[in-house]
Amino acid sequence: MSRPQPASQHTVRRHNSALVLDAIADAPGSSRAAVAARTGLTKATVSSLVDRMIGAGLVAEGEAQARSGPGRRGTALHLSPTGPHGLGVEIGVDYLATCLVDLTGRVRARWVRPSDNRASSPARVLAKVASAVRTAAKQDVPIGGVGVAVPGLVEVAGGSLRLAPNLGWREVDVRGELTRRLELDVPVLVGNEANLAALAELWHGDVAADFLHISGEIGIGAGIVVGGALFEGVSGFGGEIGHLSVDPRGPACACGSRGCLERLAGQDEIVRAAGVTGVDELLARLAAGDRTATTAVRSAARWLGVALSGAVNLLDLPTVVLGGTYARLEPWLHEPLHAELDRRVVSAEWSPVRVVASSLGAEAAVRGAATTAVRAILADPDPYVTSVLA
Amino acid sequence: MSRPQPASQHTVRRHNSALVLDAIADAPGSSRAAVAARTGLTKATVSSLVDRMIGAGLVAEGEAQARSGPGRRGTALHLSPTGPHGLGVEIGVDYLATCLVDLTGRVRARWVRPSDNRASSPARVLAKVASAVRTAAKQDVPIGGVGVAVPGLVEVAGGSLRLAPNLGWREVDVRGELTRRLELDVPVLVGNEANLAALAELWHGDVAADFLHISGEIGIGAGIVVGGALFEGVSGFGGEIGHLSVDPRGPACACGSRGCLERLAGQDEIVRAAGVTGVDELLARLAAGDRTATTAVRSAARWLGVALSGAVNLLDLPTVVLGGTYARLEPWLHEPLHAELDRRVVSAEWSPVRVVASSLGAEAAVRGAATTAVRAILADPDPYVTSVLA
DNA sequence: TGCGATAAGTTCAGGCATCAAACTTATTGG
DNA sequence: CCAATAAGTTTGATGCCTGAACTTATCGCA
Repeated sequence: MSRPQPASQHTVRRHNSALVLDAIADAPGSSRAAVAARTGLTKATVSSLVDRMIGAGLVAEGEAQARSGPGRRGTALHLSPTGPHGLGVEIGVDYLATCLVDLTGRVRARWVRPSDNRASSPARVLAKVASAVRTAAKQDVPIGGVGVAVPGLVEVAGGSLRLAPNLGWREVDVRGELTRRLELDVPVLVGNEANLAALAELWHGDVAADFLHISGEIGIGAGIVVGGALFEGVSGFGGEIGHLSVDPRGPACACGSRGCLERLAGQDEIVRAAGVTGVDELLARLAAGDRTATTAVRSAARWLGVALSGAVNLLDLPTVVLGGTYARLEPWLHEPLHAELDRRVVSAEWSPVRVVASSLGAEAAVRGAATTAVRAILADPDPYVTSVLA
Repeated sequence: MSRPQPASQHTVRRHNSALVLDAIADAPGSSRAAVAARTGLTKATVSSLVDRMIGAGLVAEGEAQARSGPGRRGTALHLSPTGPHGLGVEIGVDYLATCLVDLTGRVRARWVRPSDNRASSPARVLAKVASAVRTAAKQDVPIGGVGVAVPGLVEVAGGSLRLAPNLGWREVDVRGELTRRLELDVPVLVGNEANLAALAELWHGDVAADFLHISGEIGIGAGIVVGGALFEGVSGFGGEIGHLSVDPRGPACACGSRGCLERLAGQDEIVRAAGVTGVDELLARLAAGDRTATTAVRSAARWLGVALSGAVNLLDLPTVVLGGTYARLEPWLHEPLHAELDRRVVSAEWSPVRVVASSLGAEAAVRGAATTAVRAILADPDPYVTSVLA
């Protein structure tokens, strides 16, 4: 934990720059006067800050606004579509994905490629990642930051990957390595794949500010959002739910414990129990009404329900979002999962837990990573502005 | 959620005042120069801020410091013992308690009185509370704020009590009512009793920045501290653990669900199962090795273990603090509770959960309430300073 | 006793970001 | 064409921090 920093006039401008930018992002097309009214700053201050940000290419002026009554028309302000873009990369267990988003969070390009990252050394994978980033950065848009999603425990402040069981990685300085390998001089942010998917859901999905996002791929990850902010937990360990023991007398798990959620409701287990070779085949069988497949998914749903009810009870979360593979399986998970939650969640009687499938699908994590990179600029634009104008 | 406020020079001073005060609180006896070095502010700034705070009575100068080498000796600074005090009140189910602390958090006076608050209307109880506060405030020290601990769900920002099942209260505007009834012109802060006890443990106990504090009185409450800050959760509902369902097929609870922790491990249930009339008798029987009493406590410990392992798994908390009645029962709870945690907590294998009894005992909540009041001044001294100097 | 070195604390000019208010510019409606 | 209205700019004042010079206090050594 670092000591708090002293504040000076510069800090004030920093704070207010973020405030102004946030107002513009929230209500695109506002005039300077509207932003002033919204933020509580004076028109003079807003003008000065906006001019700086236009100079740095974060904000652009649009057409003069229409107006019904008398008076001069305001000039519309919005986040510049040619401003810095965020580049997201996801290091999956068996693929690499990238995603390019503009300041408003809109996806401008994406790219996915299979890659067995379990079989390669971290150094080799990171070289591939660097090359993927360079390829994606070849678009003629400026890159303002890179976000990296990894399936493991991340020490967020340092950008170092502590442990990724499903990759077989341990203590890899992802930020340091990538910063070194990229010739781009931009910040590299590293985050847990489940947390970034949850943030994508918060920013681009249709759920409110409090929810638990659970995604099943090779592993099971949960991202908890409370009050519109990611709950990082102790040492960035926000809601590692995969190895929650849901059946203390259940089968042994690779982690050493027994009856872990991942062991009972993970994608691998569902596929195995259904007797299929992959998720696509599983979905085909389910659609065809195959009994074995249905049973396998319903069993997973019940274990998921046990784990989720604990989290929901403890945190009083109103909503659960199913992401990743679970989003695709949602129609078959729905009923047993809901039954379990209704039975176990205390507050279910007067306000049932809402369970929704993510609308973002498999791209949630990369998109979250990319958006995190631009959000970092929006949340504290002044260093960026200063660096561009200097 | 309120929009963020614009910043101005005043905000800077506010921030830095808190920074300086924090440095003095953290290292009492520091000189202005030491504070400057520690905070990163210049000596000039520190001098100016310190002088203001001395003027307002928050900081006092001590003796000149001893020094080994050459050079002028610094004047020791510390929080003023005659500065504003925090007054805590706890509205228990069957008692009222008050506690007066100075700026450093040291207890200067306390007072407890039985009072069956279940049987009285909120208005009558709040009148008693107001009179207790007035009595406690009769000491000749200035009161800087009042903290109120209540056994129920509190909407912290508004200071309103949403629901207190064990008091039979619902939607009581505690802050508004008390502010009106007290002639003191100081802020009144209202908080959940379990959360305030957890904060007391954080500030005055001997545990680090991450833990779960669980206290058993009439109800069971948990306060979760992550990264040295209280985790408030959704709508101030931080870790309401009492009605976590630990045995879905267990006995019906007053709340409508079944097998709630409170129903299986609450003080009332332990006392009933042990066949005694109260906790004091229970302790006597336990000390005498009474079999029924021991069995009752061990059973409660196991259910507690189930509930706590869920929370600990999800939040990756390293420590559990037993407060309230559980602190007194700790010797008998210890073994079965630990067994359950070791069995259910995933990370227990490489870092076992530490379970400790609170050293603060029954006074934790009042003390937390009182300290919250002074902490509010220390965390943002400028409004107080300005009001005193004006 | 006196002097140089060292460190604490104060004073003061300078800089910077905000604010309030006056001012300029653009637009509508009569 | 002008009054009314609103957007956006200019200007001077204010407040707070900074850096550097300055004053004060103390030690060690001759």
